[in-house]
Amino acid sequence: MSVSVDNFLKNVFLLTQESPNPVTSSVLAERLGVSGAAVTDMARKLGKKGWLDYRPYQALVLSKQGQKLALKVIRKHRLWELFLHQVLGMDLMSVHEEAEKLEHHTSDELIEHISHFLGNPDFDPHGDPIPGNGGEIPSEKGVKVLTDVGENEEWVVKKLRYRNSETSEMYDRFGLESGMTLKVLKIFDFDGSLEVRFSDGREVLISGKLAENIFCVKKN
Amino acid sequence: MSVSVDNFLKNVFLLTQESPNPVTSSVLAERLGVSGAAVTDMARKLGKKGWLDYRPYQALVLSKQGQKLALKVIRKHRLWELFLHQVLGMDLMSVHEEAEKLEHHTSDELIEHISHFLGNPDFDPHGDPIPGNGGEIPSEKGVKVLTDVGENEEWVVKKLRYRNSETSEMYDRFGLESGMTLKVLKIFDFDGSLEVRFSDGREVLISGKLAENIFCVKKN
DNA sequence: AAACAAAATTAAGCAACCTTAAAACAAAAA
DNA sequence: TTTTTGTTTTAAGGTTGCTTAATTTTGTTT
Repeated sequence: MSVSVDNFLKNVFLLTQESPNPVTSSVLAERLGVSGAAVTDMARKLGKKGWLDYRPYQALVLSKQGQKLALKVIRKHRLWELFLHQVLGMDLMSVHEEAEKLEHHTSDELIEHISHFLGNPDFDPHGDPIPGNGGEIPSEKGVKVLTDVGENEEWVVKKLRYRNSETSEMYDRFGLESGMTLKVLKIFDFDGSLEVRFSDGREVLISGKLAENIFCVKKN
Repeated sequence: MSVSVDNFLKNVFLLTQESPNPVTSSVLAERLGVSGAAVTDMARKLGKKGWLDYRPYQALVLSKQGQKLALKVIRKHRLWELFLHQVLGMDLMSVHEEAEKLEHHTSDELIEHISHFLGNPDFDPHGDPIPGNGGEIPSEKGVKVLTDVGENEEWVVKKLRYRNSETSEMYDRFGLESGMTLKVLKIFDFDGSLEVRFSDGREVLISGKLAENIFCVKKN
């Protein structure tokens, strides 16, 4: 599987997920930054491989096998992102383009080492679900990073990411734990910090950096 | 710089280092697993780029610039090897082929994060020197991993690698520290462990795995 | 149903990197 | 010095993944 094939399958999968519209040649070409002709070529090729149900002039639909391959690439991408950010302390911005390259050159063995090192996490630093080794997608119904929720909405903490001993200590201090309800009162653009009210009435200020590690689902 | 270019420069550099013989087309072709014609093609191309002093029928010699590029690739390779082995606990065998791929897809920024995470190490898990950010090669005159020294030779400990709290504890117990003299009395092939005598007369058994982290230079 | 616009496919071609086979060359042997 | 031997280069061609331009198909409009 070459880089191009990887990217083709991955992006057909993501487009399928992201919108209900059919994945057409032109949409995919736009996304991949290549010509329509290149997409047609590749689609025919992958059709022959059995990874895609290719019929001229029809929308692009991955086969079961194609989906599996796409999920493997996505798994690698998201684990790398999490790893680069959480372990090596790389900027969330840089992390994406770096993962974009590494995902294609990472053996299954290596990615399992990384997953294990991270404690087999379910979500990447953007809150996107990391497909499992067998292709299972962790449920993420309405999961958002705390930094992305709007003011004055009620959210339930879904997942706290433990980056190091200090994060756990901070969660402890705040009495923050999975399952509790909170409301973001104000977001300070200046430093990204958030004023939050817990259901027991306590109001605290959480740094943007810490908030990046708090995942929530909408209340009810 | 493509993968092929990377590999070309890297291997010219390594061959130059590894033996006093000139780096010929055929030797490099053999090493890269490509035809002689492919080497000539590439050599002419890199000559034009100024990375190689290319003259038909002459040995291949890197320019200053070419050396710098080669050293960057080698730095990436060796840091990845160390990282995969030391941090992710991957097998020394797997580590090489994995690094062989990653080295070409790692930004300068990422590799500095990795280097920093590892404490800017000087040697990879095979005991090979890791070129610095600016291309400086750590002196390795006669440095060997303890697992590679012969029986009944006297060696001075050059570097102890601290993989985790347990390794330091073990070094402590043995009273092992940089600068001390030791002699390997026997190597047990069965489990790779080594019977070692220190200069103060104590004799201890060191596991092969621990010994991989002990670097020595020949006494005198 | 005919015409048209938009989208997809085919056709031809390019660049990178490789191949094999033929030709050119260098160095050593006769 | 000429010949031989082995290496290096040149020549011609293949594959992959792309390009642009021309052509075909689809679906919609009239």
